[in-house]
Amino acid sequence: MSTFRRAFSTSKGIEFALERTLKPMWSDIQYTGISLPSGLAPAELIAILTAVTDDQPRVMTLRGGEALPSGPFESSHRSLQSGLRAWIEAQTGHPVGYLEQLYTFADKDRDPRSEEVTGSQRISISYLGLVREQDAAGARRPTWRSWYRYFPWEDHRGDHSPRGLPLITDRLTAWAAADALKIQRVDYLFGLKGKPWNEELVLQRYELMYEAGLVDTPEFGVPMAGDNRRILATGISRLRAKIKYSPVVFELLPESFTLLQLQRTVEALSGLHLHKPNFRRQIDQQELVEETGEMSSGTSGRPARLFRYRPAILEARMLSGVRLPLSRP
Amino acid sequence: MSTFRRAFSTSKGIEFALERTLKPMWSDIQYTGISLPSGLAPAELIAILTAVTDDQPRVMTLRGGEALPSGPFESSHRSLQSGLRAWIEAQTGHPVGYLEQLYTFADKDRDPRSEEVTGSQRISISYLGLVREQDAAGARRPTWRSWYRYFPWEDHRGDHSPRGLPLITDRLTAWAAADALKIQRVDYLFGLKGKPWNEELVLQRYELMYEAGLVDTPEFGVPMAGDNRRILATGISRLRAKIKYSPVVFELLPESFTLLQLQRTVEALSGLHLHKPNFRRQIDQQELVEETGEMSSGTSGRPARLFRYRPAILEARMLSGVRLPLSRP
DNA sequence: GCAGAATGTACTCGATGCGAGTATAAATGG
DNA sequence: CCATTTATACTCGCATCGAGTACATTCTGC
Repeated sequence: MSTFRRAFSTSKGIEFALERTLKPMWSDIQYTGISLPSGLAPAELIAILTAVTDDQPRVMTLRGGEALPSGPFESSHRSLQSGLRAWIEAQTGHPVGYLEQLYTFADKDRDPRSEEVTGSQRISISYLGLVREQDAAGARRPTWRSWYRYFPWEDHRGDHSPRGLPLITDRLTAWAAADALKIQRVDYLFGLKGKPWNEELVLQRYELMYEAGLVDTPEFGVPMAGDNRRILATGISRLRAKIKYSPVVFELLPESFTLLQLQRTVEALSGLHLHKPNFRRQIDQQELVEETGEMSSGTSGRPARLFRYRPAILEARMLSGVRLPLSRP
Repeated sequence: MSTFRRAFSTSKGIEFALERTLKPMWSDIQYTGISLPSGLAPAELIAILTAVTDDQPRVMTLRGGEALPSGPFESSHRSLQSGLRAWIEAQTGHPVGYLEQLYTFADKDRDPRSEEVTGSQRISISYLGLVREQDAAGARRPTWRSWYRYFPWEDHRGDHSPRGLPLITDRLTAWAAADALKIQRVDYLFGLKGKPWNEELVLQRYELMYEAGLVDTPEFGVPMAGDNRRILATGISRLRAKIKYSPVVFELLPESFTLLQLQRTVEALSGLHLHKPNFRRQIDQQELVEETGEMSSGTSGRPARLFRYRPAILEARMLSGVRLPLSRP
């Protein structure tokens, strides 16, 4: 298990675009490898903790679903990741299966308080962490909210277009007006004019809506404090990209599971319908799982075989990746 | 141009695995969204600046090729990326076409000096930046070294196996001894026993060699100060992954170029031979470039058409990605 | 008990992408 | 003018994957 975790703490993922304006302010930094301890800045860690329950991808929130959990980084901590892991486990009472760094930012306009308090700029380091379903359920009273509460337009599993999406695209098209480049961005990001919907572009869609001034409309998803919603979008983008080529999904599932459970989890994360036969074919081919010999029970319909994840496959997967067979309803 | 840069500061890439031991040290952090300014840590920026000259991928170094350029992050800076961009441009005298955050770390054992000086832990944020060939040549006296000076085993362009690689794999195999998991890692990472060579796994290979105690052997590549060589490996991994699905290569090329120049640049970065007809087919299909109408001159052989990059394609590429047709010599 | 719903499982077909190989054309330099 | 270097076009075949169809098994409710 520790071997698995180690091997896959190395991975790919979507990056965070946060540079809104390019206003250079450096000038006097020495061109040298020696760093002077002149710049002291408080550092903060922000966690996007995700679990999947009731076919909904969820994120741990505070303050009535308005904020992501965060805490200061203290000098006694040995490393960022190990410190954050211990902290989360102490708080939720359950282990974090997977933890990955997302992005570090230090925008002055990010949190007005930081200037008032310290007079300097806060550095924030965001992390994505995965927690198993049953662990999340037994956790110590945090509030787990569905992703789609904040990004309703990202859930394309239903037979129809997500609620509010047509209105959003109307508004965006109106905003783009005659600007060809903006029109192209809208069409591409939201799958208009015959272009395919790309589920990974969560952050880019959110930023487009931000530019168009739509993110403060409660109708278009619940806002969060500060830029927490943007950070969440980053995490979703990263995870949606990641499940395609790395077996992180299994960090969200119980020890043994049915293939449909696995599929539903992937569908919840990606916000897409998957083609069942093809999904099973892929899982088969990649030899990611093995039968436990047990059968599922308690559900209606024909009982399914139970499977467990095969960490033994380890290296081979890193090459091939876990592919997702998509399908439109 | 600015549109291009903006759109592609959002992207995927390889992540940094640096957690060597899991020794939790946090305990008393408040479970709250409010951060107290109790943890103050100096922050440092580290840049991996890359250019390609003479078919060699190069990195800007200091102190005789022993260190990567770095500087403290100061509270007057507006944002990490904009500050770093300005700083680099001031130092090299030329614009940085592309700048992307790599990883943030805060290992206590990373730089012993930081403890002595400040008594607290340094946070280091690493960046990958790309500079055009001609710009790099005219830069203000920094030392541009080939990547393969530090990672000779990563250059697989020649007809033969890279120098030293057979010896390395021998040593690794001996180190793995009878441990099945270690053997699997060695075989997979170094393409032994019929497994394919995966050029993206630069960091993983380096870390394996680190574990096996081979990185201090000068025969196996030149060492760098501290963990700078590991940071460089991270950057190479990220860039090698990135050129496959994002048009960053063009940030390393002059305004107009021949298709062979483009291919040679990609080959330099990936350390692989590419199949020329297939390479051109891919470039064609993706409509990434357009003819300038000019022809190359001054080289032996038949003159080639000159091409320029087409930023107009912008969004379409984000979907398709830039694929690389590989080939073995 | 039986109908129907819900789930599980197997197979086929066709388009596409891509690795690999081959052939030909055009310019340079001795 | 011939060897060399570079450019460019075309073909073949395998693997992958989206999409569709068919069928099997068990539960629930009447």
